[in-house]
Amino acid sequence: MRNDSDRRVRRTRRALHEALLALMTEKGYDAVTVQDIIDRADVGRSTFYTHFTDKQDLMRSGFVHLRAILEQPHPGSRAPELLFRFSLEMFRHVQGQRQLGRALTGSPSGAPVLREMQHLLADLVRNELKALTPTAPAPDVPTELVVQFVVAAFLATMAWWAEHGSDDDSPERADALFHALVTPGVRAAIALAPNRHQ
Amino acid sequence: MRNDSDRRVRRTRRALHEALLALMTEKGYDAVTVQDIIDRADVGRSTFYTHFTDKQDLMRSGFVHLRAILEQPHPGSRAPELLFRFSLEMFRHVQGQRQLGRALTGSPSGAPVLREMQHLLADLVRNELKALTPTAPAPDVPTELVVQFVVAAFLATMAWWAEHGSDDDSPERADALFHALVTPGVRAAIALAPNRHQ
Amino acid sequence: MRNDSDRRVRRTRRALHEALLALMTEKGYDAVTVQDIIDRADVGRSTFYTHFTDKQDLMRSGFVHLRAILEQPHPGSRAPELLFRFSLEMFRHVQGQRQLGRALTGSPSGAPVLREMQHLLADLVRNELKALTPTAPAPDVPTELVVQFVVAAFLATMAWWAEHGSDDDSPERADALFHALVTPGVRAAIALAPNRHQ
Amino acid sequence: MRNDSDRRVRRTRRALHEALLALMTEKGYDAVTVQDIIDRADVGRSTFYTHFTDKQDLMRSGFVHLRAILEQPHPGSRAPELLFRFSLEMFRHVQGQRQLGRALTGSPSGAPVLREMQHLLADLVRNELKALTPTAPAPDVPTELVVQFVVAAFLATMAWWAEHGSDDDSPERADALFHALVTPGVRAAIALAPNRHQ
DNA sequence: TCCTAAGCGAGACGGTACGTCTTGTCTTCCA
DNA sequence: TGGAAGACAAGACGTACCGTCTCGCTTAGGA
Repeated sequence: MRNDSDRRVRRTRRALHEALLALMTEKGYDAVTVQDIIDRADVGRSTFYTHFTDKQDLMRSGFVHLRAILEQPHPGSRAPELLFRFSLEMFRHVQGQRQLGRALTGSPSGAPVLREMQHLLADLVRNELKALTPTAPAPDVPTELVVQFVVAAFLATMAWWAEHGSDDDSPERADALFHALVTPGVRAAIALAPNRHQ
Repeated sequence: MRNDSDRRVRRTRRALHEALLALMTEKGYDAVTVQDIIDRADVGRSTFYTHFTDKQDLMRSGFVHLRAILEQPHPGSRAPELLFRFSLEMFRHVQGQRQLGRALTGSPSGAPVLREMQHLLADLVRNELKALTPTAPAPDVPTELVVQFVVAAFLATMAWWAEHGSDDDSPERADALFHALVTPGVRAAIALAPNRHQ
Repeated sequence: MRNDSDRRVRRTRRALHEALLALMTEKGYDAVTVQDIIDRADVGRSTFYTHFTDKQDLMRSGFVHLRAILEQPHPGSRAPELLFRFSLEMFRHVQGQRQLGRALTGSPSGAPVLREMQHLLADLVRNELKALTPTAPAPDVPTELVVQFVVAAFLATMAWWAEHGSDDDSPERADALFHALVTPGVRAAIALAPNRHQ
Repeated sequence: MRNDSDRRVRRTRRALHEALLALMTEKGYDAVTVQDIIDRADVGRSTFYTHFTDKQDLMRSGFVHLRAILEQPHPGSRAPELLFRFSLEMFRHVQGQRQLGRALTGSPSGAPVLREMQHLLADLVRNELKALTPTAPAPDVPTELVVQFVVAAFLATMAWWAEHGSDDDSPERADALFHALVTPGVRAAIALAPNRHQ
C-alpha cells in the first residue's frame, strides 16, 4: 500500500504541477484558477486540496527541485574571484522556457512566483557573501542590502532576457551582462579588490 | 456647473484615493476590496465605478502627482557626474511612509503598485541615459537592460530601507548606498570614466 | 408668467407621457427605465421627479383622459337591455394601438398598466350594476364578484383581440364577442330576464 | 452518489421553494429579493444560481406539482354536462392559502405568478374544449377567446374569494359561483344545449 | 480470495467580491 | 426662480472563484 499510495500520489502531484506550469505559460499565474488546474490535470477538486492548501502552495512546492539543484555547492565557489556563479546555471535553466519567463515577468500577475524565486536566490547569495566575509567587520554597506541588490539585479536581467533577448543570445552572454552590471558595485561595497580575471 | 461638478468630483476622487492609501497601509494592496474602499470613503458603489474602472485604475491614478514631481527637470541633471538624481527625492518622499512601504514590499500583494512605480522610474532613467549618450553607438550592454537594472536596484534599496532601515537612517544615506551599488556597474556598462567627485 | 409657466409645464408633462407611451410600445412597461424616459423626452432627471413621484405615477396620470371620456354618462345607459356599453368605446380607442396592446398583454411586464385599467373599469361597471339594482336585496352572486368577472372578461377579450385578432376585425365584432360571453352569466347572476333585443 | 446528491439537492431546492412561498406571503412576489430567499433558506448565493437561473425560474418550478395534480384526467371529465372541473380542485388547493392568495392578487406585484397560473389553466381549458368539440366547425366565437375568457373569469373569482370571501365560504360555493358566471356564456358560445343538471 | 483502508472523481455547498444597473435625492448652474 | 444637468448613496443583480464537505468507486496490500 505504501508503494501503491506513493506511486499514485506522485502521479497526481506531478500532474498538478505540470498543469500549473502549462497554464501559467498560457495565461499567467494569476489568471489560472484552481478549476483550470484540476480540469487540466484531470483530477478531482478535493484531491487538489488533499495535497495542497492553495494554488500558491502548489506553486511553491514546484521550487524544491530548483532549490536542490542550486544549493549543491559548486566546486571552487569559494574562490572570491568568481562571485554569484548560480546565475549561469539559472540562465541555462530558463533558456528553454522563454515563453514561461515572459508570462511571469510581463505582467504583475507573476509576482508571487518571482517572489518565491527571490527568496530562494536571496538565501543563496546571502550564504555566499557570508562565506566571503566571515570575520569581516560590519561593512559600510549592510550585507542584507547587497543581497537584495544582487537578487533584484539578477531578476531584472532575467526579465530583460526573457522579454527582449533574441533567441541566439546565449545564457553565457546574459550571465556576462549580469556580472558586468553587478560585480563592480558589490566589490566596492564589500571592499574587495577587483579581480583581474574577471 | 463646471465648477460645481469639479469641486464635488475632486472631493470624491480624493476621498477614494485617501481611503485606498489608508487601507493599503493596513492590509496591503491585494487584501483591500472595493467595498472596503467605498465604505471608508463613504461613497456609493456606483460612484466608485463612475470614476474608476477598477481598484487598479484608482491606484494607478494616484501616481500622476508623483510622476509630475519627478518629471520636472532638475537643474544640472545633465551633468554626467550626477547620475539618477531622482532617487534622493524619492527616498525623501517615502521617508514619512515607511509603514506603507513595508506593506507594499513585505508581501507579493503590493506587486501591482510596485509595478506601476517601476514603469514610472524606468521612463525617468531611460530619458536620463538617452540624454547622456545621445550619439553613442550601441553599447556593449543594451540600454534597456541598464534601465531595468537601475530601477530594480532602486526598488530593492527602497524595500530594504522600508523594512530594515532604522528610523534615524536619513534619505541621504539610503541614496548614497543606492548610488554606491549601482553607479560602478552603470559606468562600466556605458563606458563612462568614473567621476572623481562621486 | 403664469401662462408661460403653465405652458412649459404642460409641454414637459406631455413630452414625458409621450415618451413613456412610445417606450412601452417598444419594450413593454417594466423594461422602461426612468433614464429611458427622460432621454427620450429630452428632459433632466430632476425635472422628471419634479412632476411625478414615479414611473408608475406618470403612467397612472396618463389614464385621467381615458377616465374622463368613459365616465361621462351615455344616453340610455340606464336601459337594462344594454349592459356595459363602455366596451365598444374602449375597443375603438384601442383599435389604433394594437402594437401597444400587444406589448402590454404579451408579457407580465404590462401588469401595472392593466391593473390601472382594471380599477378604472371596475368603477364603471360597479356604478352601472348599482344603478341597475338599486333596491334589490343582496343577490345570490355578490355584486363585487360580478364586477370583477366583467372586467376580467373584458380585459381578456381585449388581450385576445390585440394578440390574435386580424386587422379587419372591427371593434364592433370584438364588442359583440365580449357581450356574448359575458351577458348570459351576468343576467343569470343578477336574475334579469334575458332581453330579446340583444 | 446519485442518492446522496439527489437527497441534498432535493433538500436545497425544497428549502428555496419554501422560503420563496413564505416571503411572497409576507411581502408579495416583487418585493422579495434573491438575497431574502437565500437568507431565509440558509443557502449560499451560488447555490441558488446553481439550481435556478432566476427568482422567476424558482417560482415557475414551483408549479410543476400543481400542474401534475391538475393534469391527471378526471373520471367523467368528458361528460359535457360538467365543464371545467379543475376549478373545484383549485379552490380547495387555495383554501388554506388565503393569505398567499391575497398577497398575489392584492397588488400588481404578483403578476408574474398569476401569469404562470394563467398559462397552466389555459392549457387545461384548451384541452377540455378541444375534447368537447373535436369535429365541430369553427364556432362563431373563437376557441382561444373562450379559453382566455374562462381562465380570466376563474382568476377573477379566485382573487375575489381570496380578498373578500369570508372564512366560512366553502370552496364549493366559490366553485358554484364561478360556474354560474361562466357556464352560460360558454354554452352560448360553443352552441351547446344547456344541461338541465347544472 | 476476500477485506479493508486510502486515494480519488465528482460536485454540492456557503461564502465573498466583483462590475453593472436602476432608483430617488441632492446640489449647483443657467436662462 | 424654476428647469436642466448630472453627481451621488443605496442596494440588488447574476457571475466567478474559493476552500470545505460528503459521498461512492477503485485498487492493491494483508488476512
